[in-house]
Amino acid sequence: MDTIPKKTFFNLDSEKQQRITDAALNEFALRSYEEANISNIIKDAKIPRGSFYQYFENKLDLYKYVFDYIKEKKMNFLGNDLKNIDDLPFLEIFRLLYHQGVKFSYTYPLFVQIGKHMFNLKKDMYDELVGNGLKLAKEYYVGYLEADKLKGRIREDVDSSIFADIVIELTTNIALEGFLESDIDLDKMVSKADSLINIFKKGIEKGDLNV
Amino acid sequence: MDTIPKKTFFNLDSEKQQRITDAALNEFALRSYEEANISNIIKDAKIPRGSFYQYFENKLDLYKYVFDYIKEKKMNFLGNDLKNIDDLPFLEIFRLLYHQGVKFSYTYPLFVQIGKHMFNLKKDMYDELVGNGLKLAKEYYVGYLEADKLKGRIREDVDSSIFADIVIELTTNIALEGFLESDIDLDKMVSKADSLINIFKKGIEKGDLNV
DNA sequence: TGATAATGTGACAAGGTAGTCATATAGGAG
DNA sequence: CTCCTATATGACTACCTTGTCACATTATCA
Repeated sequence: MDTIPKKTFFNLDSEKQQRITDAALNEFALRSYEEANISNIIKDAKIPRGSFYQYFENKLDLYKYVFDYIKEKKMNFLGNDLKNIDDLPFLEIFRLLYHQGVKFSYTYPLFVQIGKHMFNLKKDMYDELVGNGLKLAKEYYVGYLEADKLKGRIREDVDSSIFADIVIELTTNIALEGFLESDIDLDKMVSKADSLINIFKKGIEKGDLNV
Repeated sequence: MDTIPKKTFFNLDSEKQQRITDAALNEFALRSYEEANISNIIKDAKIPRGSFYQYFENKLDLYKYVFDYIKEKKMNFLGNDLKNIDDLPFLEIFRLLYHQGVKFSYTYPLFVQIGKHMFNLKKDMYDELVGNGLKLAKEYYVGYLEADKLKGRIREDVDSSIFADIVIELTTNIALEGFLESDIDLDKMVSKADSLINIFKKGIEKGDLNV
């Protein structure tokens, strides 16, 4: 409850709030946190300099707000799909999440750009904002993988921690990469995900009996 | 042969060249291209401002020089191992490259930082500097994978292009991630790679006969 | 209506950066 | 030794950015 934005921001009529939010999203999509500059944002949002500092302490304050804004959008987007999961195998959960993740990126291309810049935050800030989320995701994945092992779905010699890392890496990065190309094809990305999952299932090697 | 540094730079005695190179490496490791600033570099290298502009056109010129410097170091590092490759399966080549890549990152931690910042270059610049290398790597991988398919080593339904993407993604990123943790353990990273390769070989699913 | 609090506003100070340029110095050729 | 060229140097210009602050405007409530 530190400073993230001052209450004055939320007192604004929603049109103005949105104008400012959009301007900030645009700026942080175009430039990294360090490069982003407030002058562009206030020009875009058509508010005077002084007003900006009435709504936000400084650039960090604004960035945290934007980060939370995106996080909430994503939660809403993924939330619904995570409800009716009975006892799917890990890779089917992954498929669901991946598909929804792709759709999310497709729906909010700006957020993809902002996400890309996030990798360049200074370590402290990255850890504060992103680190915990990734840690939770990994714990969730590892737990799920271990459970699947007990159910005899996954080979015992598969290292859950490493596989979880791979999965996280690919969901956070490859999905982003796909959206940097000029021709974004949703179906193609989804089918790519399916090929990927198939590789994870069976491996690439031919003619072996898995033990 | 544009501008990359002016010949005056190479006329300097090697101690001064190295001082400047080191200062630049440090700055680009600490800050992204856009954030990096020349004042820090000349202060570090203990050269006057005017001299800097006698050696380099501008920041971009310097950055390209640094990029080439790193590329050459890496080529030398990997080059030797790529010589005596007879007819190894793809994943064994990958294992070799991964192991050497890990050692390289371990040897030059500064380069890892610089590499991380590379993902935030503006698209044009990224494509110019990095894009072609990745394209070549992918072509090489895809060719190798297809050849292995013909030799009956890899299942026909594995999508070579997608698998190549995964492999590139993991080599460019996961390797970097490992080095951001405070406790760098070479053996641990190598054994992680081996687990990873094992997953790629057999997949994670239990009890199926691969066709 | 009048007073008090909240918010809007933009000029401004303080600080920092890139690249230039006039001048000083050193090096080399004849 | 002298002239000419290459290099060294740092003060300086032009520019940009952040955050502040005194003052203007609007809302709230008695």
